[in-house]
Order: sequence, then structure tokens, then C-alpha cells
Amino acid sequence: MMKEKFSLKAELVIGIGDLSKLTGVSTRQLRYWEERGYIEASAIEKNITRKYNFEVFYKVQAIKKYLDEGFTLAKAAEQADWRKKQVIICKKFVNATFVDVSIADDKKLFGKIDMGYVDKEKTQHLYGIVDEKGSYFEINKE
DNA sequence: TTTCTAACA
DNA sequence: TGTTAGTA
Repeated sequence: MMKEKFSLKAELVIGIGDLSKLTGVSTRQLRYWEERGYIEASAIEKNITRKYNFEVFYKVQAIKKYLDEGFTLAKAAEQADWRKKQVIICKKFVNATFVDVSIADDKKLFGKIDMGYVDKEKTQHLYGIVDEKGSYFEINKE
């Protein structure tokens, strides 16, 4: 497993102006959200100016998404947190079961996900299929 | 030029 | 929330 030493996720640090332009959320809102504890600025140096990391950038986008869907700010922030936890659980599952993906159509992005075996005897091979019919499971008895 | 806080024609 | 004032 390669360690993301130079990953964008780890290195990205932006100011409030850029975060605002990138997300479409006003600087006024960003400061207010911070005041309410929905987001956090990574206090840089003598915190003359706010700096935000990738996590915050992502969360701001999520909150805005729910806000646009009609949620109140409090509910939107709550939804963003809830959604993040759901995604983390899904990632855990995928990372644990992911074996390989064979690409069937690299233009339409169809493929077959090798999800390993369902049983310890390794007689039932589970696949996740993505094709013109949609996304579904398939078990191959071996 | 950008960001900060505080306040409201 | 937007906007603006007066700074640093």
C-alpha cells in the first residue's frame, strides 16, 4: 500500500477567498459557519488569516449542497457529518473486500469488480457488475 | 489586494 | 446574509 506523501488531500491549504470562489459560499458565511462550529480553520501561525484544508473544503461543499436542497444551516451541517460517516463505513467495506476490477468498456466505464469469495472454502466468487443493464451482483460457483 | 472584525441607509 | 467601513 502506497502512502500518500504528496497527495493533494494532505497538502491542500487554501485561504478563505479561494475557498469561497471554489465552493460558491460567501466569505461572510464561511466565517459565520466557523463561529457556529460547523467548520474549522486550521489556525496557521499567529492566525492572522484563516487557512482551510481539504477536509473543510469537502465539508463546505457538502453543507452547501444540503443548503441548496432546502435544509437549514444546522440541519445541512448535521447531514454533512452524517453523510461523511456513512461514506467512511462504505470505504471501509470496499477497501476490505476490493480485489480487482476488470474493465469491459473503458469509454462507457463498464466493468466487473472482483469482490473476492463469499465463503471460506472459496467456492462462491462474488462480482459487482456495472454494465448497460445497471449495477448488480453476480456469484460464480467454482 | 486580500482578510479581519463589527455593525447596519 | 449582504455589504461596508477602516485596518493590517
